[in-house]
Amino acid sequence: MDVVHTHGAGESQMFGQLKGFRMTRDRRIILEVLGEAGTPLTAEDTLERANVALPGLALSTVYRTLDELLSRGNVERTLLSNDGRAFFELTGHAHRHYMVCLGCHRMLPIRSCPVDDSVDSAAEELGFEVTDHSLVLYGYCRCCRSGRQSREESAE
Amino acid sequence: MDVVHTHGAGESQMFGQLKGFRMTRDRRIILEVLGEAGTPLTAEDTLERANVALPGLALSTVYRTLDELLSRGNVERTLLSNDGRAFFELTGHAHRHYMVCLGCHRMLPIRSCPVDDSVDSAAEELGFEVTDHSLVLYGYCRCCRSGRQSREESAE
DNA sequence: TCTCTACATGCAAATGATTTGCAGCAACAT
DNA sequence: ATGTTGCTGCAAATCATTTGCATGTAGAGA
Repeated sequence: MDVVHTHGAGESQMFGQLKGFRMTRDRRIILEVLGEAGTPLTAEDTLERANVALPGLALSTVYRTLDELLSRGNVERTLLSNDGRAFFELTGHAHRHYMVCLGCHRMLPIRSCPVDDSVDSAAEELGFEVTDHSLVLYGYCRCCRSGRQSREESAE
Repeated sequence: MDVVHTHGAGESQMFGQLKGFRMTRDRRIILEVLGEAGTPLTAEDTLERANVALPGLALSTVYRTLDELLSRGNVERTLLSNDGRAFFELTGHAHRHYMVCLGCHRMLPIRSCPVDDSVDSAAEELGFEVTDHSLVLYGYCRCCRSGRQSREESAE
């Protein structure tokens, strides 16, 4: 048999494609946390939020779960040029592109993707087969533009 | 007095804007290495190449120099989603955009920038002031497409 | 429901990249 | 030349992430 068995119906529908993935309580909470976050989270962020419901959860478990989900394609990982940590979010949500505020470090999703086929086919002409791409805009959000330092400390 | 003094004329012209930056032999070599590399280098790469001329050079010096140059805007740092290390290159050279091969991990520069004003002004409408952006295409280069694994080990 | 086995977890130690403290050294203004 | 200030090497410290290992538990089957 190929299908995952879970108690609850909710997650098994949502993550029914996760064959061989044991839906433990830890993982359910981690998925919940990712699903409820409106923004990509670091492993540490994820732990903090999961700890509300799961005080004992270990950071290594969060990493292992995120890695697992990553390799299954259920989450995406993003690295920013000004931050050594990795950010994770559910692939379903995938805005994929962000505006990253250099003041408050918030990641604001961009819905539309300005990088389309033209780029891919230009690369293709150079013999390069594009499978994926990432675009990040750096700058300052509205909050940080007006009263630029008031937020810099509050959200760092 | 504000201007850097160096013995040689070459570097002082190129990096004359580097006030307070001491043009030591180590740094001259590091800059040379970055200038001659046709591709962004990691700190370790840089050390290896610099070691040819400077056997005793320490990795920490490379990092310190790169950080210094970074904060002065003379080099740019890029992080890739599949590699924990940072890549550096002279800003002057800045192609800024790359195609990164998932097979051989080579970074191929893209000359043109498909992300232009339209994106910035779209962001601007959302109250976001764009100061910079990064675009990376992931995929497979010509070499790796034909005989995909022959290169995977050779260049890893 | 109960048991068994594979897989998940916590903890602590190992990595890998990058940073830092410190004492000695060298570049550059004078 | 010569002192001051800023570089440098070395080793130890961080930071994010990974891994080994002993134990716990989800979920397949009895």
